[in-house]
Amino acid sequence: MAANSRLTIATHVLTWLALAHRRGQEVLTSDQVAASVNTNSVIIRRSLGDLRRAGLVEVRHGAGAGWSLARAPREITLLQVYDAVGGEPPFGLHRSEPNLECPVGRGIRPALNQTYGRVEQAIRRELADTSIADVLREALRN
Amino acid sequence: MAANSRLTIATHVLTWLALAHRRGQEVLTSDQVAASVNTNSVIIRRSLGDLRRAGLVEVRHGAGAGWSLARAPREITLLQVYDAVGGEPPFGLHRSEPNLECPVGRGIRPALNQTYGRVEQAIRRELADTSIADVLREALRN
DNA sequence: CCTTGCCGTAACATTTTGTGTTACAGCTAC
DNA sequence: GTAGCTGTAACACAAAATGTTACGGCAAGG
Repeated sequence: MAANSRLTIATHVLTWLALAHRRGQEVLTSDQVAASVNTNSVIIRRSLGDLRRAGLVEVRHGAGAGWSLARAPREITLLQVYDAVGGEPPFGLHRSEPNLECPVGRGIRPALNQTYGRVEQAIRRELADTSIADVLREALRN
Repeated sequence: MAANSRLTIATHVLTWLALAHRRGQEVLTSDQVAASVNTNSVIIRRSLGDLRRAGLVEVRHGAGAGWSLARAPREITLLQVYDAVGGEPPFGLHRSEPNLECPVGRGIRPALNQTYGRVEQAIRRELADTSIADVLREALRN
């Protein structure tokens, strides 16, 4: 399944909420969002749950329930979304512990953590540079 | 299994080859390498196969066979290793095509590809900045 | 030239993770 | 109270990474 698509799904959800709001739709149900993403509404509710816990969306219960953005699209960066959905780092260390008798086996993990940490920071910098407003604008150009 | 560990394994292999060479070991068999990584030798041969196709290591067949680096450790960057093992991008797009009736569903993928492309470039810049010699030095500090 | 030790790779088992689906209790506006 | 949607558990399914076994192929050295 290649890389995971949670960041993509969550961003899609937020972007759709942003456009709907601009069109006068106060709230959207998970079914309405699912129709745009083309998947099951439980998947969407799971994603929206992550986003709610991160304070990026709000939910209204009971009759006439639904979801809306908790802040302006330009105030939501993809980095916040990335953190909200619990993105995993791109590279994993050894699945099973390397041989600690070997000098390389002993020192490789801290060495790689250093480089992988720099990579992670670079990713975060780029994600922080794009907002939902940016994505919406770019999406509508197509 | 979280993220995949191919880059980690391949880097470990190269680092171990670099240290062995410095210690006077001309070549290492896949079994010897596997002992340091603590995994099956077939896994190592698969990784070494990738590295050989990328021109980073050389193999000697027949009796007394084994592997050695094809160039100096400082001339091998983690970016080359990343490309050799065919790293996948960190974020995937939608698994199933979004609803093209929706403006967001229609435009979201090119919009995200733009951002994801910038992320990929940032990753590559960082990886290009670390060599096997760097990893070896750092590993031996521990 | 043939034996020996290792490579190269196919085939399959296992594990892990992501995703999709069904079901149902809980909440709130009306 | 009732209708409509959320929140989440439980399970099914698919895909990918990793581990394992097996065996043909190659080349150095006798």
